[in-house]
Amino acid sequence: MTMTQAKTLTPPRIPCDLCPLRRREAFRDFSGEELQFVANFKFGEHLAEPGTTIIAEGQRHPQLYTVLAGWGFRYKILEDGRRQILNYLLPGDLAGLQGNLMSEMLHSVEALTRMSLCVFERQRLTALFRQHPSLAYDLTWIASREESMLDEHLLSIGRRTALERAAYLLAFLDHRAHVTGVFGEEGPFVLPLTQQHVADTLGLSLVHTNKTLRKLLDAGVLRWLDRGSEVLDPARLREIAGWQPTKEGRRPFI
Amino acid sequence: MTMTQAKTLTPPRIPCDLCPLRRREAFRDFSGEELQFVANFKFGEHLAEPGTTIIAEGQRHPQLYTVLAGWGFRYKILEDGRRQILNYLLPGDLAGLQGNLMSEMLHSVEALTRMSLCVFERQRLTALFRQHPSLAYDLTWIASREESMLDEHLLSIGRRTALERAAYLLAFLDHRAHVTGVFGEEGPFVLPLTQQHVADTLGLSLVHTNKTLRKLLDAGVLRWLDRGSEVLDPARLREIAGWQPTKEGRRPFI
DNA sequence: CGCTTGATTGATGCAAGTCAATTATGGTGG
DNA sequence: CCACCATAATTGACTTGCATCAATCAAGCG
Repeated sequence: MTMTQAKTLTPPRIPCDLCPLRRREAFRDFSGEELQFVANFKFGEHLAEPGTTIIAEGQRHPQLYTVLAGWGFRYKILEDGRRQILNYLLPGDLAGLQGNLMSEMLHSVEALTRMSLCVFERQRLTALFRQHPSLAYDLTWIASREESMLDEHLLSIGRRTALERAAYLLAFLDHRAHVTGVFGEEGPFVLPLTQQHVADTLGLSLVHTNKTLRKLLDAGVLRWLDRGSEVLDPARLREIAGWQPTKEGRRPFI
Repeated sequence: MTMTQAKTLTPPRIPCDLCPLRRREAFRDFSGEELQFVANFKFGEHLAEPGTTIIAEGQRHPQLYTVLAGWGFRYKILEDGRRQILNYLLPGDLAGLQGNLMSEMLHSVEALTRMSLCVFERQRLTALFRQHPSLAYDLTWIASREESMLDEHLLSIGRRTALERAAYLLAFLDHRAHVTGVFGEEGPFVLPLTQQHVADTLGLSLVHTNKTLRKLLDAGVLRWLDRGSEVLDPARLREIAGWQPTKEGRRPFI
């Protein structure tokens, strides 16, 4: 359990009007005014190496992040080290909001792959609410979307069998990656997880996770690579999971 | 699994300036301006009998609720009927936000006890964001608080043992009830759940839930009544759960 | 080339599910 | 008033899903 904290805050290099997210199908664009505000809101950029901690539970954390590229995850741990992964972070996702509204962070965030993040300052958050109701609305929308993902995870962990859970997780991540356009621009069609991550997401032991994934591999719906997996048959996977993605239009980001 | 939909929308009877929540220690008060807006925002009141559905998954639902009195819960079900309770609703809590931001509700809400709710109209939500940044901020804060509760539930279901989970749930609910002042004004110090509710929250079977609760009963930390329980030793319960409430100051509500 | 990380597999034990029956309680209609 | 039912809680017997323990194997790397 390494807790490397890479300090790689750099001034903004990518100006917001050239933000790579804006061009993607998945996201709605800003109005001119909004863009101007966000550009001003932006404080810097942060590069995180795989395995490094971006936000640590228990800390005061006066920054807000938007993922520009790469994969990360949020998690909590019990005192004896048992870890539960809560959700994954993909480009366009927000991190650290909870810690900006409450006094301290109640979960940690770690990079799964090399990530780049857009950094905002807490102070300016009230200005956002005062001056740009539309962005405030987006922020609430984003928080609400996170909530519905957590609802689905809870249903999954609480009530699905191990096989269904595994199928659900991979179908879910594969869908999110496709929708946000991660696969096209950033690399191969691979979910960059180890089986330990899968286990800690599903609430299963590593060994049993391995045996469960094997069933999916043997069924030919999945391929496992060194530290990641590739979904071969999304339809079958969703069928096993008993889960269908809810289609959404272009979504906001900050 | 009854799906009675009680239609008991009545015009506002309790004016907002006499709102019982405002007087409670747990909640922060409104400014004069805010109060005026909220009073205007309020559309009516809704009375829900125990066991009735307030919001159904899959529906478009253009209303927003704040719980004034009573207990409720949010849940999702799989096609074959397996049910997962996601969280509980107490006075001051918001319901239906997700369905107002997204196109349809992704979970259901049911009354646990007799409830009274304040009803708001979706249309006015944008006005709230435009005219009252402070209330918009509160809305985001509330959404974020729900998110951290779900994080804790996920950790619990995913990584705690059955006994720890049960202890956590009861400690959590007992704490929330105390903090929001439910016990003082609205009845005895009893959590109004059946063991089926506990089971569906913890992701356990009814039988195993019963046997797990028995251990807590035998240890004397808990008392079980006909359809509810009373926490006798909160400190011991938290110790078993390995959980401590995070203390928060007065919190907002809408 | 030895070390570390991640994946894999078999053996064994326990936690939790399922099946089934019983009790207690309150409500209801004859 | 009471037989009858429905709901909630309870308990024992049996089965199974998942955890734990313990090796092994493959690949990348200093």
